Amino acid sequence: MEKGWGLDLENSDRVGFFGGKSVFEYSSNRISSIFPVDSSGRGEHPAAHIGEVDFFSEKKEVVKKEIRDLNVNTGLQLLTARDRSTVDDVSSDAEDRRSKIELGLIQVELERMKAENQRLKGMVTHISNDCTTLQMHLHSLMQHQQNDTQLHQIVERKSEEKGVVLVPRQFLELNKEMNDEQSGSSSDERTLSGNKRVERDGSEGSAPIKSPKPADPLPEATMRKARVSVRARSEAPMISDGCQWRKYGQKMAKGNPCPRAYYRCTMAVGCPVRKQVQRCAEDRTILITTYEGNHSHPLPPAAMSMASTTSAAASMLLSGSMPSADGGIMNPGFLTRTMLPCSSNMAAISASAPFPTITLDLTESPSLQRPDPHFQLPFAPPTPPPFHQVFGQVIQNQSQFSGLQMSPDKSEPSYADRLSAATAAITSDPTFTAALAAAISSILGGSQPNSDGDVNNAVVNTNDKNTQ
DNA sequence: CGCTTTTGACCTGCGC
DNA sequence: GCGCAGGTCAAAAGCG
Repeated sequence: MEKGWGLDLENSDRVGFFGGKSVFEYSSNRISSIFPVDSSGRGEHPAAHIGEVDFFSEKKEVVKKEIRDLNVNTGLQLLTARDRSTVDDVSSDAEDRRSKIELGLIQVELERMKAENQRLKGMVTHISNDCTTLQMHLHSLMQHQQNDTQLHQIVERKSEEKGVVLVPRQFLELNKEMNDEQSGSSSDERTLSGNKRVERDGSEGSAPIKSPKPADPLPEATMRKARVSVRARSEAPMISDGCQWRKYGQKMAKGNPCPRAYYRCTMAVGCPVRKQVQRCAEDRTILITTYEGNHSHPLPPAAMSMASTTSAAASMLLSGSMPSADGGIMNPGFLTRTMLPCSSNMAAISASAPFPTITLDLTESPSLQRPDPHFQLPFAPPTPPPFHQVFGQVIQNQSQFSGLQMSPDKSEPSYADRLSAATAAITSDPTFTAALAAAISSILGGSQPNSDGDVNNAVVNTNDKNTQ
């Protein structure tokens, strides 16, 4: 697939992304028809499918006949001059009447178009809802699959290495985290310091994560959480990522005059996701946001991309870095070059940081532009783009290359990783959202406020419901 | 009144 | 052991 996991609405639908549901076929700026695609790929008229009747067609014929009657010409020229003036009046009246009728006709047409617009809007909403449901289902499946696959891999590797453990503790923790989230256990106390606190309190079971059993061969130093750090230019105090956050602390960090703020996700009680927000010391227009953890609750569409991509990035980071005591199989440089060949300075993986952290530098917008010539990111400084769009694109690039270029004999990304990355790509793919936005714009007859034709902005306005 | 933000205190890990 | 820095808590203050 040349565009990676990108979905092209015109083509991809035929391979069954929507199954047997209705899809849009659009050309240039207008939707020419909406045909439900059956299993053979052929369509039928929507009216036949939906049972809709065109109530205006008969009325239109009547009006047209009326207009034809008005134009009867005997050709006899039997009028006097006076009569002619009268006839002129009559003709003028007829003209007025005809205009009125034409006006009525236009109004009727307008009403018909409005009704059709309503119907199409309903269909778009329906499809959009289906898409959202699909995304959430996929995300859920992905997490299940990831758990199974990672556990399986860990067991496999352990047996293969015959005691030489190469699986980083991060893997286990990530896995445990996911399991905990799915089992619905309270996860508020599972973050780094939370673990410490749990250990201190001794209130969560007999085996806190931080306390290795005596026989545990895993190195303590690797038991850390992955973090995804994002650098983006923004005047706003926080970047928009679709989630709701509550500030729980603020600290002055060493070497930076700007305070660091600590937020936790408040979309669900006990959601373990936290983030730190801090301005860059060198350039205070740059906002550095660091995410940690996975959401333990359903997410709105706007946040799905971010959550999926964060999870994918963390997962890829943990599975790809595979740190070992003697330097690891893949060094950060390799990862960076491999995963993000489009911009060597856009992402960096920190091995020396207290936590394995992948940093995405989104401050250089040109590097974010897709190779695809007709794609362009919709934002212009200083207003930052919605985070999930940009981040999704970045991770999409990562997923493509991590899937294609990692050599099979060296830390091949697991199926779970690829699935996770694919999910991220699908949920964040601007091609799909752009096509959807184009369809909506077409249906609404270009009445969107987005007059410059930038469909991505329409998506932004539609999806970006961040409440911050 | 309930929720959010602020802010000082506290805890832990780490380096010396 | 001590000091420092990062991270979190929780009471107080602010706000709608």
